[in-house]
Amino acid sequence: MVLVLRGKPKNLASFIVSGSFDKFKDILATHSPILSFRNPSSFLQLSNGIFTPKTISARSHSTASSNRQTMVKHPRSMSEKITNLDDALQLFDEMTQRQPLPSVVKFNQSLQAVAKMKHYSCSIELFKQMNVVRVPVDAYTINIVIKCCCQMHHTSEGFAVLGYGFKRDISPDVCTFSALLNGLILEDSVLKAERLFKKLIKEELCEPDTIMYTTMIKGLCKFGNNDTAIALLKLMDRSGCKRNVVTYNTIIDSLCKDQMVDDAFNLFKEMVFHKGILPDVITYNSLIHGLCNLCRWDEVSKLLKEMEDDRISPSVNTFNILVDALCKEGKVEDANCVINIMIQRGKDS
DNA sequence: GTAGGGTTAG
Repeated sequence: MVLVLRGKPKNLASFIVSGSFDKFKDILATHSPILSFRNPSSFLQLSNGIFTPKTISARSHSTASSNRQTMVKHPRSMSEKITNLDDALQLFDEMTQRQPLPSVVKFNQSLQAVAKMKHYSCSIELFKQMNVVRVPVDAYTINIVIKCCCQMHHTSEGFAVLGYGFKRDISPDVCTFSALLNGLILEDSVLKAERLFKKLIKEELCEPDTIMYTTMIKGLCKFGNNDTAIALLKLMDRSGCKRNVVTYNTIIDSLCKDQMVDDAFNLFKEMVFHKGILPDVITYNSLIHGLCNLCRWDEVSKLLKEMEDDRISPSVNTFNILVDALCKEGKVEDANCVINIMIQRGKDS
């Protein structure tokens, strides 16, 4: 991977104003084929069309909420968690009817609450409703909606939302691009993700951070490209970007799956002894799984002991890995012992 | 006063 080290990030809004918006055109043209940049006005019309809301209101999403007689108690602050979809929708409906309208932050929190419940299409509907009542959306809104599109494997629509943002002078940032990269990876378009990532760095369109690097590493590992993933890990260092346990776990797991357990252990040691990053149960599970696949039982026992010393409790995944591996080896009695330990631990906790 | 990644088992 040929990558240019990061430089001073530029203000993306200034690109648009100064005509450097051209730089983004090909990003959109590549990833959002429904838009045409030969005719900018067609782009604007299309982006309007895409985000024209359906006639349904937030309230009509749920008969349960419309039948409800009692009003939802208003959270005094949005920090009070909304964990129920009906409540979230009803609150949103009520917000749209207030005069003056609540701040965009309140609306964003509403969208986010719905997205967190994984009701992505519903969250997108609320965004359309925000447009109807003319809430001035911001970068947070855009990023939530892009994430929703991407999680639904509709990444090209995510890019269309990016275009919608440009139209309103809302600049994309590292969160926007991370969500889009993740969308491409979810759809197995890792090459597209790689191209976009390189472009972002080369043209200094945003400064990658831990999340963005980890996302790219995940994509590379997904397609067995461990070498490039490790190269990216090194680039993180050179760029002054901190790695975390998730970054390491992603590569360690990939190496273990490819039976490169010794390489995985080298990374493990680097993580713990050079970077001072503590492993977690996921790190151990990946390593144990890798060792089990190679029937390196002594080392499995050693790792389990190490976990105990580190006060990291085995998870149900740990037990599943062990039971599965022992059964495959015909060690049914041992598997039974492991199950009994698991049951006993369940009783103790 | 909000947003992006979240890795592991069967």
